Amino acid sequence: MLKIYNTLSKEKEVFQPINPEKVGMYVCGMTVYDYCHMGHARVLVMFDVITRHLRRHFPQVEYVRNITDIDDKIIQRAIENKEDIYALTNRFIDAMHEDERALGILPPDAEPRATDAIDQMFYMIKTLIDKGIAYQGENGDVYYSVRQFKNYGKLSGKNIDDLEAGARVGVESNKKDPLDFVLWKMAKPNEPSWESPWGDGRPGWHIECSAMSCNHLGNHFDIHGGGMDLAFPHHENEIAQSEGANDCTFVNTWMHVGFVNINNEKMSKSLDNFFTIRGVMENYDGESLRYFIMSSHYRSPLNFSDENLDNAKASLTRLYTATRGLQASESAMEEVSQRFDFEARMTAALDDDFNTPIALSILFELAKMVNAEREKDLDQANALGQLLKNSVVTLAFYKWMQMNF
RNA sequence: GGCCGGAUAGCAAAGCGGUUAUGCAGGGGCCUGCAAAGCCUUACAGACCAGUUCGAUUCUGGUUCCGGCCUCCA
Repeated sequence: MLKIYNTLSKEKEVFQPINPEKVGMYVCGMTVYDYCHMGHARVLVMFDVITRHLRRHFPQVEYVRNITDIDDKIIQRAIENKEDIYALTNRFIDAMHEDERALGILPPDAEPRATDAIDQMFYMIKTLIDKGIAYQGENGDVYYSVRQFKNYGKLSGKNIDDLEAGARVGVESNKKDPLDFVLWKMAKPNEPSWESPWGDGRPGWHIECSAMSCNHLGNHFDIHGGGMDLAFPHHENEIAQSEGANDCTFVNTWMHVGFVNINNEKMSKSLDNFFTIRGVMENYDGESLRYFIMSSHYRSPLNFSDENLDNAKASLTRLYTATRGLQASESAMEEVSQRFDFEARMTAALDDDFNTPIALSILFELAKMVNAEREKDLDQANALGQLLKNSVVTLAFYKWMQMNF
């Protein structure tokens, strides 16, 4: 029985898909103006683990992860680089795919780009305006009227009045309310823009995810995920947009991955304390990074340090060493698997809100057993060793898959 | 200021109202010609103060400290 912690209820819940034949999951992906850092790596790896595990339970899982390829930072970076905006975004999309492969991550089933979804955004914005939930300011920008959505704040546990009290004095005098957020932004000269019913411009950040997720997975789907920092305001705003436009529940289960920290501080671009995946991979292999990420529970903070990466590498080496030179038939492996309950325990660990540290600890128990049996009963050692190889593949330590033992 | 999290042994990291987590590092022993790998064994925990309980690291309340969100961020 798979249980998932839902940010919406703040509880672990038994996961029951809307359609048991097909699970829909949307994860907020990258804004592509720079290389991915370790924080991105954590989200990528964890949702890879999650997708693989969901596929063990359900016949079909549709995993959609978007790419934000138009926004202020992208435009700014393109100007700085004197680079065409599409050349810039394509370059970093390629780099992202390279990083993913290095971490053993399966590509999502769909990877929609914001710039390909403008029509769907128009449709949603128009619906919101028609319903009186969105309005056009005097500067031409279209805003979402937060006060029109009664459940605003339900995901992040905030309420509008508290937010209002702490809000900084609005620079945006075109908004009716400081908390209103932009759906469509008028283009400045020389900026990339699309013709729209409200004037030439480009989409706000939040609307793209509402449009793309509903477009691929329907108005109501199972799982929506991303980094913890997206819960507010991004996901809160997505809920407001989607539920405001579609008059139905948007997402059942919200999942948020914790931060990667450095010296107990969030890794982020603004603090300039980030390490890119490819930078770290100059000194460590992708599989060790994957292990490092799985060594803590996905909702806990993960502290990035050389010591911890060395630790991950050493741990992984122990698992590799244990399987060295061992192999057995499928049936022999099945026999020990059932006798020692290993697969069931692995499944149970992952079923408990994707508890990868427990899953890993089970692999070490198995490794210990394998090592002990090498001296006593070689047949048993071979069977257990084969089981360890198979179990390890469950967590997608991919070298095992490529190795010929 | 408002709203959330967290505090576990030398380091990292989980579950659990009573019984070995796990990995790395440390002590002792074994194996090997030496080493590596491995096996056995051992020490080292639960921020602080109360409360509930026969019994709390695990539940409740308070204190201290740390982090996150409230602005772009995975």
